[in-house]
Parts: sequence; C-alpha cells; structure tokens
Amino acid sequence: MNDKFLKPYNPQETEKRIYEFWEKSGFFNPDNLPQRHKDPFTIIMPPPNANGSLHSGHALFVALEDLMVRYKRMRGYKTLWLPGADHAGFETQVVYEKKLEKEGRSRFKMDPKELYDEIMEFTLSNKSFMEGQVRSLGASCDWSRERFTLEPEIKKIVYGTFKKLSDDKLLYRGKRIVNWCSKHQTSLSELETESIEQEDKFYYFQYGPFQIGTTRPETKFGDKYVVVHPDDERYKQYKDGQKFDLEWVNGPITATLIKDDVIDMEFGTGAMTITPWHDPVDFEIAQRHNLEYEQIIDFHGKMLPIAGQEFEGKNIKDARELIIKKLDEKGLLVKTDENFKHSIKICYKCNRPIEPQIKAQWFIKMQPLAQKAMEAVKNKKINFVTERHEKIFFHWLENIRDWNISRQIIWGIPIPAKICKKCNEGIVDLDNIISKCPKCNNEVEKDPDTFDTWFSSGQWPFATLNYPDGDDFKNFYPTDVMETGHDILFFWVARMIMLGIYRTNEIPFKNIYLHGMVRDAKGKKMSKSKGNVINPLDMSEKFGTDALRMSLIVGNTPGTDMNLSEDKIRAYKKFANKLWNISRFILENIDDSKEIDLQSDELNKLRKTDSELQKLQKLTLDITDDMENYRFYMASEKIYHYVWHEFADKIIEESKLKINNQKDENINEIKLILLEILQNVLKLLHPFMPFITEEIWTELPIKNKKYLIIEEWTNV
RNA sequence: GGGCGAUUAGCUCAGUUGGUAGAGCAGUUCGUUUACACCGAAAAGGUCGGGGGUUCAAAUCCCUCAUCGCCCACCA
Repeated sequence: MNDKFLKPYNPQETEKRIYEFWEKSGFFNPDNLPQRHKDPFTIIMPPPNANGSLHSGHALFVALEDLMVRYKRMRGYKTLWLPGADHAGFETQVVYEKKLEKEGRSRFKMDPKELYDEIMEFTLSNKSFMEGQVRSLGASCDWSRERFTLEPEIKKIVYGTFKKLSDDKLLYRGKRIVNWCSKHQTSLSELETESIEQEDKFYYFQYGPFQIGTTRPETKFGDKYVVVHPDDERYKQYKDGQKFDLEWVNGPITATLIKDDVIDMEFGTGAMTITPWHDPVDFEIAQRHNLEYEQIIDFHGKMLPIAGQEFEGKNIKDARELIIKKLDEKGLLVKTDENFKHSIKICYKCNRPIEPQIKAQWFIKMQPLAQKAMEAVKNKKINFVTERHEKIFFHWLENIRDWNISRQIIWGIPIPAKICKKCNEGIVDLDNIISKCPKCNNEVEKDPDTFDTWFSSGQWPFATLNYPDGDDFKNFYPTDVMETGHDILFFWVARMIMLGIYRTNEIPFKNIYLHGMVRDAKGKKMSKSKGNVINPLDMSEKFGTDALRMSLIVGNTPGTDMNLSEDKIRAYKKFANKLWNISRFILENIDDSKEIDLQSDELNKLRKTDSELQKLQKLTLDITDDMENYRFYMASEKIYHYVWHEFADKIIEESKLKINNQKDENINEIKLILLEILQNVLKLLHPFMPFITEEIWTELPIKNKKYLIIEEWTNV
C-alpha cells in the first residue's frame, strides 16, 4: 500500500497532479478516445465572460456538465465538451468603464481604437486566468477545441447569418423607439431593461378644452396632439383631426385631436397628449396616425432648443420643476396627485431610468424565427428537463418583439454595414466594398455600431463546430445537452434555438437543463456588498474540488435555486476522507503485490451469488437510471449514502470479524468482494468526485487497468 | 394586470410513477489497544402552511384560502 494512505486525503496535493495526468492522456479530446467510443455526446460549454473571476454559478455549471460528460464517456460515448470564452460585449464594457472611472478616465474621451485595444488586453488576460480556474474545477473539456467569441472564424459565421437575415427580409434598419441608457450611451434590448415600481407625482394640466395627465411634464414642450378614445362620450362633440388653438408652455400653439382605442377611458381624464419621440406607446399612436414627432431631450438627458431658451440644456429633473412652475404661473396646472404608483424601466446595469429615444438601428423580425423554435419544442425535438421552463419559454416567444441588435459601444463585433450619409439607408456590406448609396447614390459611411453580444452568442453551438463544412459540425451537431442558468433562458437559450434552426435548419441541442442560482446559506443572493459571496476557488482550495462539487450537486434539483454554505462543503470533504480510509483499509488487507483479474471465474460467480454484490448491482441500476434522467441530485445522494452507511458502516465492519478470524476459509472471497465493491463505487462516484476516485484508482491492484476516466461504467 | 414556483425536523433543503417521512448542519447520551475523531454506536426531534375532495392508501393527484419568492407586461 502506498504510504500516502497513512495520512488524511490531501486534495491540494492531488488535484493538480491528476488534472495534468488527464490532460496528458489526451482523453478530453474525443478523437483520442479508444475504439469502443463511437456515438457522439456533445455539450457546448456556456462560455464564461472573460471579464472577472469565476463565481459559484460557474462552479455549478462545471460540476453539472462535467458529471454528464464523464458519465457518458464511461458509458462509451465519443464525448466532446467544447470550452470557450465570451468577450461579453456590453457586460465587459461596463466592467471596464468602472475601472476607467476609478482611474479618473472616461471612454468618451478616448480614441475608439485605443479603447478597443485596452479592453482586448484586459479580456485576454482574464481569459487565460479563467481557463486556469475552469481547469482547477476539474472540467474534462477539450481544450484543443476552445473557442473565443471574437475569433475571425466566429465573426465570419456571424456575418453570414446577418447577411442571410437581410436576404430573407428578416432584417431591417428602422428609425424606431429604442431603450436608451443616458449613462452608457447605448440602446438596449427589452431584456436588458428592468421594470421597477415607484411613486411619482401625477400632474393634471389644462390643455385647451382638455385636461391631460402626465408624470413627465418635461416631455410636454412639443406635444401638439391630444388623444382620446373614440367611444368616449365626454369628448364626442370633438372630431378626429379637429384643430384647437390653445395656450401652452411657451405661448400659443395649434393642437390636433386624435382618436385611438389604446386610450383607457377609466384612466385620468381619458385624454392625454403624446410625445412620440420619448414614449413607446405614443410612438405607436404616432405611427398609426402618421403624425409628426420631434426630439425634446438629447442623448445625454438634456433639454434641446425646442424647449425654449429658459429650458435648453437643463437636465430632466431641473426642467421638470421649472415647467411645472411655469404652467402653474400661467394657471394651467389643474391639480397634482401625490404618490402615484407606476412602473418605469431602468437600465439593468446602472439602474438609471431608460430614456426612450428614436434612433435608426438594425432590427430582426423575430416572429417567424420564434414560430419555428416553438414548433421544435412542441414536436419534442427539443426537450426541457425542467418542464416549467417550457411554459415560460412559450409565453415569451408567443409575445416576442423585434430585436434591436445595434449597440453603440466599441467592445463587440462591428456591424458589417454602410449607412448613407444623406438618406440614412442601411446597406449590409460584408466585403466592405460599397461606397455609394444604392437608393440615392450619395456617400456612405461605416456603421459605427457593434452587435448585441447575444446576437453572436446565439450562434455559438454551430459557430464553434465550424458550420457548415467542418468535420465537427458534421459529427457533433446537433449537440446533446445545453446546460446553463435559468436566468439566461431568453437572452441566450431561446435565441440559440431560433438562430440555430434558422441558420442550419436543424436544432442546436436536444435537451435543455437549466440550473438555478446559487445563493448563500440563508437563501440571500450573493453580492460583494453584502459580503456573503462564496468564492468557489477558495472553497476548492480549502475543502477540495470534489467536496465543492458534491455540495453543489447533492439535493440540488434542476431549475431551482440552491443555498450553499461552507458547512455543506465541509461535509463532503469528510466524505472524501471517508472514501480515502475505506480504500486504505481494503488495500491494507488484500495482498496488493499481485493484480486481481476482474473477469476471473471466481469473481463472476460471486457476482451472481453474493447478496452484497447483488445489492450493489441493484443500486448501480438505480443510479444509472437517475443519471439517464438527469436526477443527479438523487444519484449522488444514493451513492453517498451507500458508501458511508452500507459499505463502511456495515459491510466493512462485518468483514473485520471475518478477516481477524484467520481460520475463516472464505477470507479470500471476502477480500475479493471488498475490492469489487470498491472498484464499482469508484466508477459510480467518478462523475461527481473525479479527482479522488482517479487517485485511488491508480493504487488499486487490478489487471488490465486503464485510466478511471475511460473505464467502462458498470453494465448490469 | 398576466404567468410560474415554493410552504416538510431548530436551520438549509431532498423526497423519481400515490404505499407506514429523509440528508447535511446544529443539538442529546455513550464510546478511541490500528481504515477513518475529517470517527463509531444509540436515542431524540415533523398532525409534511390551513381547509375540503378523489382513493383501500395522499407530503405526493384535484379544488380552495393564506404567506413568501421569481418572471413577464406600452395604463399616460
């Protein structure tokens, strides 16, 4: 027996060595697997954002995906787990801007190329740091196939999709209302905004013969349309399109009455003026009735000249106070409701209110793509492991809105298009050859915007496999499982399905496993400011990666948030040590100078007759069924329970008596049974606790032994 | 406003198709001459949120109420 068993299990000493041992073996790469590995099993790793350290959520996905991959590899599949790193456009830019702020710098004062190069350097250094962290978590992924979202090959595929969308008339450039963040100076998709409820004052103003209500007086300068419901009895004497002369903020104006049934007669006075440039509802009314619209607030949140001299250049908050005061002085303020509850949109990064603005952007028509995605799920081509997410998925797709994919940030994939300087026409130009507007023949300039990072991420499964001609695409697509957090079901998963089907005519993955969020011991969200963050790398250092991984898997049902505490991780460190000592006991008691043949007649006979081995076979069957059905939380608990409370507490305890009583004729048989149980247990545990099981495996005196990572899962 | 989920031992959570309630941690009593004190043995602890229904049988299926959480949403 190796002397190392005389000490407690030492994960720090073991893990790095074992990982190198695996990497050298080459078995992370499906091409190097032995002959018996034929059918493919593929998982594309959700590429972590290369802008910081890994958190518990990353540890969870590594634990889950690695266990699936290791299990399938042992089952004889040709397993590919393809790792990657995400440049994470807006996310990274926000992180980097914070860094710049700390240094007293601003991106708006930097040369774009210089800024880009700086962020690239930052990202690449984070990327290699992050790769080391993924390794230390024991990920058996194929590093030779690692991809990065900004590689030229990936860009080329993304550009191809952009072009195809344009050719198929699913892409358009439109002057539409967008979610504008005044801090970040970019538009955002619907998903990148959040709604919060807040209380504001609600003002009623006299507007000609009407009283109109608003929470945003500062937008009202240019309002020249008043809208009521067509069925509203109170306003039936006025005709649609009728004009009124009235006194307003900066003097007399002419207003026009519009009738539209979006108006809620019950709300306020049933009459409102509209500001199409700064409100999505108003914008749609204006579109329907072909009305004019003007910009009142600039992209930095300041009033434009249209507001009049005394308001120009003022920020929103100041302008609001001033305009109320002025209208009040003019006798046009009717009343003010305090504490009006309503919800507003905020930027999901800085929590500042979104200022809707009209801006020319690239949009994708989502409805046709959504239709096919829903069909694929309905026809069971794509299966949600967590069924309730299927409902959420449908609900979102049924109500999908067009997707703005233009971002006014430098960190991302440039949009390959030209914009006409005169007529603002957008022209897709992959080869950068167009110099004149095909519509008006005027000069064009390069679109300065970049893609929403999710537009390229949405193509990740087929892009990483080298669509359309790569061997990997032919061999490994569609992939088997998409495993990621439920928080990015819409951001990422739904888009991968839509874009995957659209581009390849084939689903990108067959099964979707969504994990929940990892919270602290009390169920609170982990955050740096609360100081309750559990850093997975620290935990792995302190208790061992196997212990960390077990703590993330046992009792963690798919799709549900889980709470993680150091106590739980510590418990599995003890378990690792228990397994270590079980192995020590067995190695001490068997003659390990000669190798044991697992296919011997004696052992084969025992497998059929010994009641303990029969029980273990039943358990193996049961666990295998759990593994096939994604019940890892059950499989892991069952094997834990068996090892500790059956194998150690009962079987080994009982064997001591027999071993100590040297006269027992069956002593060799008992030792054989113990070894048989141990080697099976190591196999069952390997997907969950890869390091310690491989480490013990190397010490077992077994004939024709291979690496545990490619040993055959026990077939019963 | 719509949708989804949760409510089980002091705490944090499991419980796969309905068949006499489980784990970790905390806590009680006892136990160390060699696998392991990162341990063992024993005991203790829950009318499974309330109410109703289906069933021979319900934590599990159905209805209803309460509380909490999450997601989606263009009432100015």
